Amino acid sequence: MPATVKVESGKRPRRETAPARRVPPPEPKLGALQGFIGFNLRLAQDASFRVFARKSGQRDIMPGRFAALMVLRDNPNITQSALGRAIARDKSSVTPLLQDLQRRGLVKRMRSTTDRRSVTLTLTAAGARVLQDLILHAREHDRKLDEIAGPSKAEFVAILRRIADHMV
Amino acid sequence: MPATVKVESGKRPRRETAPARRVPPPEPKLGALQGFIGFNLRLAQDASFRVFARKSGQRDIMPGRFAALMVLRDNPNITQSALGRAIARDKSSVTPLLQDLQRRGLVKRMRSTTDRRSVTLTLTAAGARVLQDLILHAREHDRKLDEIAGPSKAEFVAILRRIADHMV
DNA sequence: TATTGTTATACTCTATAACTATA
DNA sequence: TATAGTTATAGAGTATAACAATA
Repeated sequence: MPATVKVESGKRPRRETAPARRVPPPEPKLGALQGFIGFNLRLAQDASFRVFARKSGQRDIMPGRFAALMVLRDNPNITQSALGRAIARDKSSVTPLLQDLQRRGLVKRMRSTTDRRSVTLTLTAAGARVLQDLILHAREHDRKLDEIAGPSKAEFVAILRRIADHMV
Repeated sequence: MPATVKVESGKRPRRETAPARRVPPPEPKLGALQGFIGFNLRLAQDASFRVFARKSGQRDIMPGRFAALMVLRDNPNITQSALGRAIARDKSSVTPLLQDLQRRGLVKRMRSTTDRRSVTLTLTAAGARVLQDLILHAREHDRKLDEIAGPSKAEFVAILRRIADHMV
């Protein structure tokens, strides 16, 4: 095997341009990826999630918890299964979520009197207070999103909903 | 403490309606949650992701891998760090991702000759073929999304991009 | 000193399957 | 038989921090 051939070896011609101070390689092109709705959806959701989590981080409540609390507020005495359907999560994912919220004292769980298999969920007073605070935070968060969406917001949200409803 | 009082006890009036066959409780209302862009973003992304993964599941390439392959195709000889920036992931997340793609024989990694810290990434022929197949799948997937978005697609995507760019 | 990539590690979120207790 | 909830378990995806090699 021949040693690596040095192409264009020998004295180099003097550079015509500046000393070529280590040009940082151009950032990658996203190319065709940019045209895919799916890809953009991922980036946007990711960005939104990070910001929400970072800002509400002190309260240590992630978007998923927030959504659950909201559903509980608007649907007192809902069961775990129904909650799972509302937030699109399996019941086995709902259990630890609620255990966490209960441990924090935000949710009360009681056996349903009419169907003893079911658990009846309600916000505690503390839960309502925390949620109130989170709503302020979420509004602030969404205000920024609203700004970005501009006058097309309604249509934008409508499309998101259609995607959520019709894709699966 | 008095025993539970049975309100309306005694003989019940005959039902006027049908035997009230265990009415399934009404599905929960999403309430104010429906107004939040963030929440809808999450549901939409989730739905889109699931469908993409399910359909491309045979190929066992998730959206994240697909995005990485696309970036590699459009940016031959990119480094791992640059890839990470493109897909918005930390370098420590990029390493195992690429190890996986390499193990599958889809990507070739070589030490850069000009900066021996860096790794230079290229798609293999097999990688290009798999990607080609995935692109067809992604197009099909996105075709459905396009349909849902309708004529507002351009504006919809523009908003998603602005969210991804301006939220963080 | 700063950056590239790797590793060790840990955490979150999620689901499937098997189980129980009811219905 | 079917459903509500729990548990055991596993897997994907991610990040932080510390590190070695190199710039």
